[in-house]
Amino acid sequence: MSRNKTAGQQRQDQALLTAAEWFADGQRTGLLAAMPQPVIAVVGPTAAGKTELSLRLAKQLGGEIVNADSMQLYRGMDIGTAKLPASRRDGVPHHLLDIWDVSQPASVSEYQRLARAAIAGIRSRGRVPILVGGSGLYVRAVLDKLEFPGTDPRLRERLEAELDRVGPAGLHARLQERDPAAAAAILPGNGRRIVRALEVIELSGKPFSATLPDYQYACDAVQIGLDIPREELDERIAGRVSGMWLAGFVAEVRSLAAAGLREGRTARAALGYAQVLRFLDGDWPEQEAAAQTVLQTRRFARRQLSWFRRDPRVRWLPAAPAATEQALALLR
RNA sequence: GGUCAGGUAGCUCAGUUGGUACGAGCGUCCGCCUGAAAAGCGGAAGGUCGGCGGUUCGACCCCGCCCCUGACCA
Repeated sequence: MSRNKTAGQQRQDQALLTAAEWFADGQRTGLLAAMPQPVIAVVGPTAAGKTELSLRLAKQLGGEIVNADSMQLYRGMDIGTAKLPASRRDGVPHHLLDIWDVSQPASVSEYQRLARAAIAGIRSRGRVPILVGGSGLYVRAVLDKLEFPGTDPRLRERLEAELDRVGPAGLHARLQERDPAAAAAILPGNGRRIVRALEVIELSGKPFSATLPDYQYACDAVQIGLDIPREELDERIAGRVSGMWLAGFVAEVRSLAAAGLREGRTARAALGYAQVLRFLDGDWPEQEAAAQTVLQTRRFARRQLSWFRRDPRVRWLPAAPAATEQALALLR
């Protein structure tokens, strides 16, 4: 989508120059002034321009990028996740891309550990960690005081089998007995959360905290949210999806399918991938898969917005050409 | 020009043998989210039932005319 420089991008380049001059001044009065070791996070809905902005910030601030996009962690999921190709990273180090196999389930907890380690490494090199991604829970797992209670595959499997048998309402009734507070916080139709709650309760013998804790950073951090008008966002999503198809997305999914994509309970459900699998399985014509991808991505973007909007710490900037300049102004 | 079918929420369609539209799915908007989070779950707002006139205590449902769409016939 960014093959040629649009007028907007040229304006953005201009803005960058201005910011660079200002930086040369050595003045630091912005958010970073009081932070010895900040993490800068770039969040927002998909297709808002996070990648572009983060790359520019990294170059300006001497940063390295830590991925906070749950699907870009998967090796081989490139086109469908709009992963920045190595050739376009401009020498900026990127961390936590391509670390999981598509057949393996994702884990926020594991991600948390890896991401925090990556950030520690970046700091030790005297560089600025820039966390970028639209996976809200992943971002919070890194920045916030969040601890994930343990898990047990066998127990989980048992509970899931039970869910199939009894249905969510049945399991919810049991949760109601074991942990009324959790039951009150989890809707009776949400089988997945009910299973998780029961798992934690059985494992820890303690009640499950079914509500997210208050927003409390575990480290110095600034979150920059990219705001973009709904209509424009929808257009960008549609554009991105048709670009994906042109770039050979179907072939990517096909080869991942051969590599075990269908066995990965997380990766196979990723936007676009799930839809193309249905096309490959003969459920849908190709066109339907593409249309559904646009639709579902739109819905996803709304969910992301509602997640990030809720966090009062996010500094929202319009996803306009001048976003970089504004972000720099805010930070320094 | 004629025949038939149809015009009900933004879209696709249910429905009422005449008595306040139980509407549904999708979309839209809003919210929730602690080891699958691009996943999972919930709530809300939308309709002068094509127009005009008639019959009736009362019509979206009956009658007439008109407009629009589709199929077919000439």
